[in-house]
Amino acid sequence: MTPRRRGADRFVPEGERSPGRPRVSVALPLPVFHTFTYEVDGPVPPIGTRVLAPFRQKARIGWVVGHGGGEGVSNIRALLDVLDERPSLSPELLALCEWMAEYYVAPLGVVIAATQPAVLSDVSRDVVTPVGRLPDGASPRVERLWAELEGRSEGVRVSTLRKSLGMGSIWPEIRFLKAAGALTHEAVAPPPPPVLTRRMVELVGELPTLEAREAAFGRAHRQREAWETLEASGGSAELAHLTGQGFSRSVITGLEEKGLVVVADREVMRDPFAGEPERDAGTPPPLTDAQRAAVDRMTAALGTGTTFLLHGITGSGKTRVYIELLRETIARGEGAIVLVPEISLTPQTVKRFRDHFGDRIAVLHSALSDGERYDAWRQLARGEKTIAVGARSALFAPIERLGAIVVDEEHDGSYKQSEAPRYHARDLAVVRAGRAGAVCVLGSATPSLESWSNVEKGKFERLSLPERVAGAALPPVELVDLREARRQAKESRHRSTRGVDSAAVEGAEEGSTGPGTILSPRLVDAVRARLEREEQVILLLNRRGYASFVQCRECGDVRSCENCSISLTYHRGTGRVVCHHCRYEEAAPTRCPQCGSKDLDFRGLGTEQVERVVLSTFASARVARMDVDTTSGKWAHHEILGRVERGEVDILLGTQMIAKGLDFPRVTLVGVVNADVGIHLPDFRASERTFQLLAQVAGRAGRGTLGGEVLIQTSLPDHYALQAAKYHDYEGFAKRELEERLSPAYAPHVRMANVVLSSPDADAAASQALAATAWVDRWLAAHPRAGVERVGPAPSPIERLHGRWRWHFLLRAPGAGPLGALCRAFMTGFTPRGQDVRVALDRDPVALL
DNA sequence: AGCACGCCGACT
DNA sequence: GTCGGCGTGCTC
Repeated sequence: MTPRRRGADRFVPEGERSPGRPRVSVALPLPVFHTFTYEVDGPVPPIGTRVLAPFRQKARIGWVVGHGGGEGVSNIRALLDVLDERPSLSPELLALCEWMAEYYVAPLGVVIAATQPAVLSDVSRDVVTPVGRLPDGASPRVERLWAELEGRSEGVRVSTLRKSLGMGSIWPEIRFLKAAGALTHEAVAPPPPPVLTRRMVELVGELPTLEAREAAFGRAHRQREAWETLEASGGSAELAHLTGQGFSRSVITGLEEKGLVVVADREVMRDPFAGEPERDAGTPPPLTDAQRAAVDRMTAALGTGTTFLLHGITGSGKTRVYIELLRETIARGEGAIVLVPEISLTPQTVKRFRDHFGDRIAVLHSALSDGERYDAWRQLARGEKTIAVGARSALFAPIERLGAIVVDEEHDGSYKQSEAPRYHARDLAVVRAGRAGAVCVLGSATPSLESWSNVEKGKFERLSLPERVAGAALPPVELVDLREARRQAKESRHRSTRGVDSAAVEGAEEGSTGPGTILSPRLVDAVRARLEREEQVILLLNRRGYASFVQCRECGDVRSCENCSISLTYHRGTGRVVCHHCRYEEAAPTRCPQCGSKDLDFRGLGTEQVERVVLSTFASARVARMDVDTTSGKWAHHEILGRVERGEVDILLGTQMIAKGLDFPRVTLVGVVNADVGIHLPDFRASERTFQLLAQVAGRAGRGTLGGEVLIQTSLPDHYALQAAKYHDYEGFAKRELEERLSPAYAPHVRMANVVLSSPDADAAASQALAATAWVDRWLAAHPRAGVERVGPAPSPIERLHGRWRWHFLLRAPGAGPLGALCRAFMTGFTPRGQDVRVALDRDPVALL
């Protein structure tokens, strides 16, 4: 099939075809699955170079990804500018981007832009300036535009005009006014990256002897003093600093004219961590045998591209292993990347690495300004820093000689990017390391099942740290049966209200939840005991999640789909329960299908309700809250954690974010208010996530010499995820969960892709989901051997998000190849119809919500 | 993405 | 009749 192009047969004068001019193919950050060809005046920029390309009205930044090309394209334009002296994208990173573009089915330009500092990809801004008067024959739209423009002496951004007028595209009107001479239009190129410079005065000539100084300065004693000040401050000083000390500009100019100093703008690197005191790490404790063995094995594998799964229980000293590996990597003159989940990228973590590697570390934090981030990037690219520490996107750090990549807490869901390109940084770390011959270390106390099964398949090598350092033991975990607690509370309420903790009863009375079910007497007593002993408590308060399910209060059973083994979601409006994978539905039950009880919970507890009960039960305790809402500031949780560390907090109350990485020796009790919340989300990873969360939060207890204890409240004490958490049994959990995912088949046994269609219009989303699956079915009919299976379409578990209705369907296949082929064919071949319908494809999804 | 062109209903 | 809404296709 030959695509018909508008203008393909347009007449082009022979002289303008300039067949000899070299061409480059440029990837632009647009949602378009092909590159664009441009001609070049002057030297051909090498691959990886950032260029400014004319695109419609605008100038856009893109990257040269090939030479030549453009056959069959009639209107090839010339590049406006070459922006890099040397390519900003190395062949290694470009190849990685190309791999990503193909695997995750995303446009190459979008992929590249996502891997580069934001300041490097930008577009031109159009500015118009009124110069004449309103011409005759102006339409009402032109008049409205002119009313906004008239009388302004300076230019206005077209985008600003468009926003304030709210009348759609105004380009026809602008062109009309421009043709009539009423305004001028100018495209302002994207600003250059924000390099911060300071005006420095630097010594150049030498005046080694007193005689030489006399000869140079004579009676110019201010010049002499300025010169001596410079000499005393190491040969250079900021001009502003000198003038601030009373040396006038003419004194400096005098020195300049004598050739003794030069005044020049020097780049300054912004480093928000520069102020943090850097302390000597001192002599670290000796490595444990397991740590030693892991380090030895990894360093022996440097240069081989091996991937290790470092399975170390909480508190077993994984970070120490990373540090020893990095030390060895640096000793070999190679660089390294350390990925941590965004949430762990606190100053605590950063400090740990800075204490060991000082200025060799560049921290890439989301809280950095664009300029700070760009500076860190440049220092890595120049080799001034050799270790990049950061979240997800730090994987793309421009390190030339890469020796090692560490992915800490490799199971963490935040390594998956939720916008295009929807890459998984852990999986990409393995790819990048493999291609660069670098060692890749995936560390976790609760590895993802993907990584665990990759060990069993022989793709990764496992290293274990089975014990905590310094002989500390994992804390005992007790499951508190909420069904039992409820029964007891009911009985004692019959006898007397005073028998039970009054606040817990009070909080429970207003709901349909029954007394004692928010905070069991067991948990309340345990917290009280800690408060009396002046020890600290962490209480994990799970969010309700997005979907509501139907749970039996007697036996804890939750109705789930026969086909998909995920929880059915309760819809209040229709009174039905629905599977959000395959769209199976039935009437909401009136009694429990397991035990026959009529005591069913359709509502669950709100977070606020739970929180209120906690606060009123321990009214005299000093409580700190930590969740996304209370920690919005740049270093907000740094401040809260500082208070906990100084012992100014008795109870740290928070959501998921307090489960990871915290290390407070005085925390002797960790309480989980309700472990069931996450386990019934309509997602195949619900059990895995629950187990991980419980194991991680349990690891916060008993890290000091005081010992510790973990209490988990649940209505499902027999669930394997909870049993495994109780016995700290990761392997048992992994074995069972891998069996659960055999039938119906889920990752890691099969490769998966989730396709979401969304629209502001509910019907459009639904009908286009059906159209999309019809397209997929036609492809499957034409490729019967692909072995791809389709599940759905169905409304997404989160049916509406950011004002858009969402439907999804799932594709699964035994191998990545055929699935990838279908995904690419679908994304390039299927065109959604209807009102603002968007298609998003998510390969290797981390959640199907 | 974001613009232009085309087809439709609404209104000076 | 014209104006402007929205759906569809294209951008080197």
